[in-house]
Amino acid sequence: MPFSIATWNINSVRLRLPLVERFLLEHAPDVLCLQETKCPNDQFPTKAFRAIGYEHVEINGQKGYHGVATLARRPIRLAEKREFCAMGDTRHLSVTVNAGSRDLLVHNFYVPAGGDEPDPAINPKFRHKLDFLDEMRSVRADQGEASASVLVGDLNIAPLETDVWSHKQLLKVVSHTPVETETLEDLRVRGGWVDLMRRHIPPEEHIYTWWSYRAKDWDDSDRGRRLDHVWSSDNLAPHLASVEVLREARGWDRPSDHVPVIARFDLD
DNA sequence: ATGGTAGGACGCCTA
Repeated sequence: MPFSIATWNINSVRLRLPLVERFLLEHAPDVLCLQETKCPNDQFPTKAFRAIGYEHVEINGQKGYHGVATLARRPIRLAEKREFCAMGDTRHLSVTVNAGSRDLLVHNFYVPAGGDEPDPAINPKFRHKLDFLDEMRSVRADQGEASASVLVGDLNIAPLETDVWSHKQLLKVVSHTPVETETLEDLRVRGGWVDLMRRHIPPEEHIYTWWSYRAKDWDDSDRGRRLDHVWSSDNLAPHLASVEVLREARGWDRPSDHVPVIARFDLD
């Protein structure tokens, strides 16, 4: 059976509700994980999603900042809303969903951006980002009652040289510093996670999922970064059918600075 | 070398 899951940092779910609706109607993923919803739980537009077939919604939001939500066409069960670094930030939500013969555990993450200065001694936001990654080590692909796991979200790190427009020019820019890229790759591998985007698209090929708002000519200059990720446990990776990065969404009216990533599976 | 844009909530933080 086909099964698909998408991730998208939406940068305000209320402002961009029409864009999310368009995406769901055109691409119909079984599950969509949103980050940066910037929406208190009691104001989340659940009804709008139910009206277009996404009847199952779990949210972990707060006023003003952060916030994640997971929408699905089929039943999902809340597994956990985990708090990281005892900050009270809404940056994680996990659910289980049935897919073929499996129960999948789906983690939805919004990792702290980390500020501008890549020095934990003088920048508390960068310290927070590193501490958050340290806590993420306990989120393992083989953990839990589910028989397979998926981890998606805005991880705010571009780990490979081809995940940024210029490796050399971004080595000291937060999101691509060696301490971040090495930590992320280490926690991914040790946690038993497979980078599905890179399983489908070879590491020689550049992939970006984010382009700054601060460039009018984002498409021509193409100074992007791959900050959004789709990981899975080993047992799911052989069933991956495709990965699609919806670059065109960056050109939609009043866009998010991130675009959706869709992973499709063929499951038994 | 710097400043450039965007969102939430309404002076300023975060990305």
